[in-house]
Amino acid sequence: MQTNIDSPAPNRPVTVREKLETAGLRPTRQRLDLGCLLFERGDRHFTAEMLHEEARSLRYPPSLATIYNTLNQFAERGLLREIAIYGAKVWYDTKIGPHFHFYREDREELFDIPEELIPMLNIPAPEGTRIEAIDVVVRLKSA
Amino acid sequence: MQTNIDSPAPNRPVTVREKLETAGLRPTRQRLDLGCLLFERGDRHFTAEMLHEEARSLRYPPSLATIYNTLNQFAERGLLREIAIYGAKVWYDTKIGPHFHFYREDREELFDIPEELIPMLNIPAPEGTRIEAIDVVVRLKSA
DNA sequence: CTTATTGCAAACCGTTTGCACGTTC
DNA sequence: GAACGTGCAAACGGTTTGCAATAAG
Repeated sequence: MQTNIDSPAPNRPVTVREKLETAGLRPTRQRLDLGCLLFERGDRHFTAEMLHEEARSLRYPPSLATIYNTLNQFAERGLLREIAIYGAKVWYDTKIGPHFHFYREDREELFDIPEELIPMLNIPAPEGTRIEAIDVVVRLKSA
Repeated sequence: MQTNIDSPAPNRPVTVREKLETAGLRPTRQRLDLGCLLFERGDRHFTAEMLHEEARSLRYPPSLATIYNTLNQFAERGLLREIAIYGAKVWYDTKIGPHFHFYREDREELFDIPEELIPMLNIPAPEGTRIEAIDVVVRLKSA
């Protein structure tokens, strides 16, 4: 049984369906399925390909093109955050607030840097600009 | 006249030829030419394509493949720093010490964040790892 | 029924590579 | 002349897109 059937929602902020609605995206099967994979299991870091792989377990796995399209739409509407990593592949993060990342190059793993470790960056934007985002990636190698 | 003929070097640390030597790279015409473009005019931020474009003004413009190969070699040997930017293209910076960057998305411009603005990040590496590099890109939009 | 979404395959774009030729040591 | 570097064109890998078929409102 698939889990994209909305529960009566006790106090939890949003069901996947509601998230889509709020974002102005039609609740199609593919988007509900992917949304369930992404948002119902805490913070996740992944690439399009990883999600595609994972989606193979679904009854109707969306095509890779749809995965890409969906991820782009989710990111555009603020449901996901994109992370540019050294060496092409784009990563996505279900945690959308401002925070920084570790990237283990040897294992190709991306994970959050705990808030406590982050001295707040307070960089003023140059004249005529505003800060869109701050991307911080601390690249790690095995010691 | 091309400028890759080494001057008697008064007190300046290194000529392009010396840089190549130190890095263990043979001083071929292409590497000398590109090195002159890159290192004889202060700090520079650029992509492979920009350099290729600029190299068209040389008497013997290296091919795009050679530009890529050369940039990779320079980066490997620490003569250049690579910078991963949102949206594929790799940038290079002739300033190799640790420092952070602004990226103006509307103009596709990359430039340094002045040292004074940077509260030193002091993030401890997780067990079993060491920090290879810290990539900070503050993305800007026009205000 | 109108408009949005999907899947497929082909296109795309930045980058890398295989290989024959030229250059450096 | 042995090892390395270069240029070209073809391959590559991740991502996007055109289009005909399908599903949502």
